[in-house]
Amino acid sequence: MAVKETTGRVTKRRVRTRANLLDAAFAVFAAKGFGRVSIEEVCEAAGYSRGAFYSNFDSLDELFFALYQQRADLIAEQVSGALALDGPDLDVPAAVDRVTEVLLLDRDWLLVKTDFLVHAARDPAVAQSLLEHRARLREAIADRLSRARGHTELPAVLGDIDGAAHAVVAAYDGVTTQLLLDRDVEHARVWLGQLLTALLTDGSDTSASAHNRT
Amino acid sequence: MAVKETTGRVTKRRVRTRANLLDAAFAVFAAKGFGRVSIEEVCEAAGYSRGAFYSNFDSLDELFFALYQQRADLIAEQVSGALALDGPDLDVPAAVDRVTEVLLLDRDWLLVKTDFLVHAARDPAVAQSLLEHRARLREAIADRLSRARGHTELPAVLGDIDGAAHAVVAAYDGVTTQLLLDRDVEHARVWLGQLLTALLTDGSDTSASAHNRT
DNA sequence: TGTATCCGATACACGAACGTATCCAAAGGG
DNA sequence: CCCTTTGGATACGTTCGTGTATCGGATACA
Repeated sequence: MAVKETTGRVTKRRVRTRANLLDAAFAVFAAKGFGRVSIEEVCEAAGYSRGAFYSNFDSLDELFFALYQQRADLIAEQVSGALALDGPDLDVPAAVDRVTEVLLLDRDWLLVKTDFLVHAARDPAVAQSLLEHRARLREAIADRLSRARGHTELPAVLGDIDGAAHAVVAAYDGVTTQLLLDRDVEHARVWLGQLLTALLTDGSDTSASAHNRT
Repeated sequence: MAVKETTGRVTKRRVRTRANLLDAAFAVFAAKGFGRVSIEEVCEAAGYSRGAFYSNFDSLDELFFALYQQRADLIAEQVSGALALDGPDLDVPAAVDRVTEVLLLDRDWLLVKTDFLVHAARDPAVAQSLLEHRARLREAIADRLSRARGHTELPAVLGDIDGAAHAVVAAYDGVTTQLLLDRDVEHARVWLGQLLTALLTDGSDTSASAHNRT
């Protein structure tokens, strides 16, 4: 087993190497894709032998899962932070800017994230955990949106606030896909801004995203 | 070389086995993911030996590329067909229904398509060809949208018609992502309808998608 | 500081997949 | 119908990654 189940002494060395392995794995996965990476490659990148790996994980899948959770939690935290930054009233375009900053910044993360999506799509258990992560994100968004009432009225087509949050995530996913291909971060950011304002406003508020252009 | 460059005699047997290999590869890729599939598995699934493979392709990558192009062209054709079905005037929700029917129907295709996306994201040459395919799709959509003027006014936030086509593709990608995880085709279809009408109408035309709600 | 425990390195045996070289059968042209 | 050409099968040798078993140095705790 990879981790002592009885939790008998968690050595400092252990957490260090585990973290190193995870960091190295992130780099290698981003560069070559999960499907094309061997255990040995990860170990070599981290500067360990395969013995270290098997002492910390049972399989590449397990490592990948741990890696995703680590990073996803980090991202979720950052997004929540970015959303909570301003006061109780929501400035939609400002919040959008800050969030896109966090979400579209790191191409490596987008690559790994998409790898994980493809992985989860074929494994219901993994998919479950990904769905939960996405649900957490949506909650944070819905939470924020609910405090924006009065400023901008949501279009009725999307249904309730939760529907709007769903739409935000979908827009994000859609822009991500294009970004993975054309690698144009600036364009993606601007465009995601446009999409979100198009979705979150009723169309009369065209000035909302003005400063997003170019 | 996999295919005779001088095009000296294209045997019937050749095209047959090539097609069989492609079909088998599609099934295997969908089931296990491109990264986890070996040449031998494809051959076994197709009922051939590895010799047949190397006689037709140079590498798994080449086969994957050929496979994607084959299927993508087929899909593009179907979408164009679905869009051209009604008269010169566009009935947005009806067209949306028909297109989603084509686009969201086959989970296997979504899996392979996403695998290919992940693959292309790391190979600029492959990415180029995927971008071109997407551009072709967008053109077909923009073409259709341009004939709908007068019926529904597009929201200004998206910019021109091409921007709207971009948005449609993004929405499709976004919904696809969620669908890969929750496997709820019905919900995806309905929701894609909502998203598209939210994007393509200015928000006052809430009845447009009424028949889309379960 | 001694010592029991833990962690990671090394060595090994094994299997899987690869790519090639060679051979036989099937197809197509005359 | 024969004979050339082509396509696919078989049988190698080789490389690469895996998982395990064992060993020695590091680490924590008294």
